[in-house]
Amino acid sequence: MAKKILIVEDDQDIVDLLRYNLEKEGFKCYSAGNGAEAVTLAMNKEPDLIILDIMMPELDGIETCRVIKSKPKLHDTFVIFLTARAEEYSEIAGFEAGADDYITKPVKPRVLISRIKAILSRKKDQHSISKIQHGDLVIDRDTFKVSIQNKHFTLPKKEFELLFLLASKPDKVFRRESILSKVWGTDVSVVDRTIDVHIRKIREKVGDEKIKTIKGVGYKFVL
Amino acid sequence: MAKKILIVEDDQDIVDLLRYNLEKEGFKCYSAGNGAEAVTLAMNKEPDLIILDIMMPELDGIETCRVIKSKPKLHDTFVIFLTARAEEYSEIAGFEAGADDYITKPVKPRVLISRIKAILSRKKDQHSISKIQHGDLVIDRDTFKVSIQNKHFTLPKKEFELLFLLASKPDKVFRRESILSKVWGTDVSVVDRTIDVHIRKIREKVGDEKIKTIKGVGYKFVL
DNA sequence: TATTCCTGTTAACATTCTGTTAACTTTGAC
DNA sequence: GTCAAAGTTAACAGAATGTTAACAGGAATA
Repeated sequence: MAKKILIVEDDQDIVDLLRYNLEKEGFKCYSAGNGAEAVTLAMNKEPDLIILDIMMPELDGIETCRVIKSKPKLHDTFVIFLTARAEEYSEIAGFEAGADDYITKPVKPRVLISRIKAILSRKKDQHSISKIQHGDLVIDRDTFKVSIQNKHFTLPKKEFELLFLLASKPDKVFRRESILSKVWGTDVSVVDRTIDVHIRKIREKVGDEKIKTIKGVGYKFVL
Repeated sequence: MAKKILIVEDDQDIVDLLRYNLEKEGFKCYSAGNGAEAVTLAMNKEPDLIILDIMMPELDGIETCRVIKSKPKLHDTFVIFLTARAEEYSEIAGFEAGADDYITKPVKPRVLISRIKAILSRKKDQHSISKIQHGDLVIDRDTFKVSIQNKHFTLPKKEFELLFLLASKPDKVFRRESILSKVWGTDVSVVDRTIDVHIRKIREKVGDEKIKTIKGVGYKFVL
């Protein structure tokens, strides 16, 4: 199915340019001229990715992004910021608001499309499934509940994401870097040891045997 | 093992800035001040990623990139272009020369590092073969499992890499130097005897017959 | 508003295991 | 038989991970 992209930009010329190029690539496009409209449309259409201009009247791009990311339904939607060259500060602020990438104006379609594809391909690995069930193990994304061997618990978010990732491919070894980028994201900087602590906490709950260490590489979930 | 990054840039200030930030992130850095030097160094060190300034005297970035991409050994090495904002044309030309991404100057370390990590994590999923299967032998990179004649085990990293290398081309004799550079990397210095010890440990597990010694040359894996 | 609870993170220390070396023995080509 | 190359073993250092505790900040609660 065609991926849906929402373009949020007050300059109609840019909207047209983007829409033309994206549709040529087979994406389904929606557009909004301001932040409020964008949020409504996003809630309605649940796009896969949102291209968000930073400079907009009223609700600006960064604020809009925060609002969007605060909706559970849209939490996993990717956001790319469109920024004019001068405003460098926005990169930092943008990432903090939850952006996944940013592109400077003037937009070069070819670059934009290459970025979009890279980002969307990332997505597939992560959030498409909402429930994992292997044997006596059940992990449910909607409720954040995990049950295993007649034990039930709700894990904190990070622990949940980590367990979900590992359990999504039982027996596959996830390297530490891969875990970091998938659970924590690429733009955050946490010490790599943080993973160990979370693994510890998960093991306390699901049992030591379920998560195996491959020294020098990473961890894997075993059934 | 630390990822290796080659910085190609004639402005020493930028080299220092990048090197400082990248090393802080745990990357191993090399630097070259011109295209020719870059190619030599790349062939030698086989970096995982090359940061390439477009504007350089003599062999410019784009040409350098073409030369690099034409070497089979370096074909899968990632390249990020460093471009001044004015020269927009270069983005297109750069992608055509085989670049994977580009970053505009002035470089913001945080952005650079985030891009680098995204790119390097892409690499693993794509370019490496993850499974070897010959007869009753199965070596699986994803799960880090080795099975042979109904025996299963998980090997420590170095042993795994070594066995994986040998088994990737059964019957081919790998010379000791070649083994060293492929499993240990070119920049480390380990005593040549180390190979033997690892071979010993692998033989203990997969059986003596599987790995044959070619005296004066190296080892080979036999089915 | 103050208090408490909880999460995510880091730091510090303990433990385990890998990778490497050294020292000695055996093998095989000449 | 000689000698370089490879086999073998044990010991060690340091890396990688386990484990615990402390702390800041946010959310929930009083």
